Amino acid sequence: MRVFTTVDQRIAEQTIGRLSLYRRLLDTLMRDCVEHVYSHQLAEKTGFTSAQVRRDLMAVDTAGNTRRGYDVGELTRAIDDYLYAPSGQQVAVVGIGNLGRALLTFFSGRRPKLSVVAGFDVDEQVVDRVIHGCRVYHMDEVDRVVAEDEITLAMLAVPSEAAQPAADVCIAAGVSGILNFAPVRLKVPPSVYVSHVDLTMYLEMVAFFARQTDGDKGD
Amino acid sequence: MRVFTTVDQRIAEQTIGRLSLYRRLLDTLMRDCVEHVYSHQLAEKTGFTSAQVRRDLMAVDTAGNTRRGYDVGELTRAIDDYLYAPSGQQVAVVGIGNLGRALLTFFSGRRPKLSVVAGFDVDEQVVDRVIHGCRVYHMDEVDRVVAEDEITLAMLAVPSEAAQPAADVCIAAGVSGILNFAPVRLKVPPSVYVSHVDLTMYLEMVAFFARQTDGDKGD
DNA sequence: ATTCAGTTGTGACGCTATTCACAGGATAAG
DNA sequence: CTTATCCTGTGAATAGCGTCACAACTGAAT
Repeated sequence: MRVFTTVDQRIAEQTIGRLSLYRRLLDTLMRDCVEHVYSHQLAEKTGFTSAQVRRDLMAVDTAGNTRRGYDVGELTRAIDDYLYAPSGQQVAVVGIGNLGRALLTFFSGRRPKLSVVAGFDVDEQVVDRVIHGCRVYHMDEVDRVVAEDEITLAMLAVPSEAAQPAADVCIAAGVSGILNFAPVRLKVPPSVYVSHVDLTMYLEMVAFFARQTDGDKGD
Repeated sequence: MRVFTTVDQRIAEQTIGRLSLYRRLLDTLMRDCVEHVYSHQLAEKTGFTSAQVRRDLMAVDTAGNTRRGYDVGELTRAIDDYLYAPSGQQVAVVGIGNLGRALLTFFSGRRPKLSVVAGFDVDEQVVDRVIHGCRVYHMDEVDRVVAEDEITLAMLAVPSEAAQPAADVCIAAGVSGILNFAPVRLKVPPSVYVSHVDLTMYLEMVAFFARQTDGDKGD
């Protein structure tokens, strides 16, 4: 039905986020051997509206059938093509404390196009160990390993005060995307994309809104 | 300067998030013994605009001085009053794997008004141990411990398939806010506020936008 | 072949969040 | 006291995102 996909003008971050969610859902549909899916079904399972789903899917090169909805296999391919680099992207975890380990565990083999291939730390106790199938290197080796393994993304799970220096080292080595878990705002050049996962902020938001829906005690 | 703070009409989630960030910033200003701060300074340090900062602060009961800006101590108090329950809120971490441990470590003593007071798991290896000053109980005890310790918030760091049952147990015990780290959408009654921290989604977003700012190779 | 039910793709619209821009106000200097 | 400066608080304008609603379409049933 779609004729041609034109140059994607400024896609909204929200749309990319939702596409990622649809993509995950499609995996479970595939596993259940579902062949077609309607926008309202995706909507129901994700909590968005069907119009929202269709609007989001306009960004990817797909064509729903007006009678059967979307072909699960084809939609999967379309989102993959849109969302992922053809050859995949390599990721490093910087800071192998509890959080770093959790990230290694969590992402191990989760998305084939995004593989966590290295960990970095300064603590001699973890350097050179293999954690969850992932070799941990000393921070001194960021430059070499990032180049050799063609790492383009880094997840920062280091203490606040170490975050900016760690980011600088990663960027100098060629990393162009950072997922920062440290509670500080990073200064980076405009060619680097940073997303900040602020756990304290999330918890405080939940605390606030939980009180609102609650018995509304106090203020 | 402000005359009176009226009943807060539907505050935006974004505003609460930013207030939390301002609040954290104020801590560092206090430590550095800074007495006053302008909206444009807060803006600079957080990456928002000064108008945004002032607009956000309209929600809290404060009054900036047109010449000296905001009094750091007073602004801190005002945000605290607005954001936190007077008596604080207690938090539990459900699922004491790597991520759960990371959360225990991370939040230990970070915010006085939000104290993580219990962990829950089903694994006998961790049950009854004390991790980072926090006692870990068996999931069977959620009901009792939540009631006794007046826990109102839960952070779910369990595997996907365990997330919904765990949420149900917590809600039945009286929890009204959930921060969910499992990659599934939780079904909860409207009286419960859920926020979803989707690590896969965040990483995929960074991967996508890093490629955009990058050499723009492929599509 | 025709009708019918139910879906997609999308222009138009509406709502909400953010930014603009300025009146009003505080302080310091003269 | 007066002026100059530079801030806050906020109404109005703007922008960005999501929703509505409907024409176009598909396939099944008759």
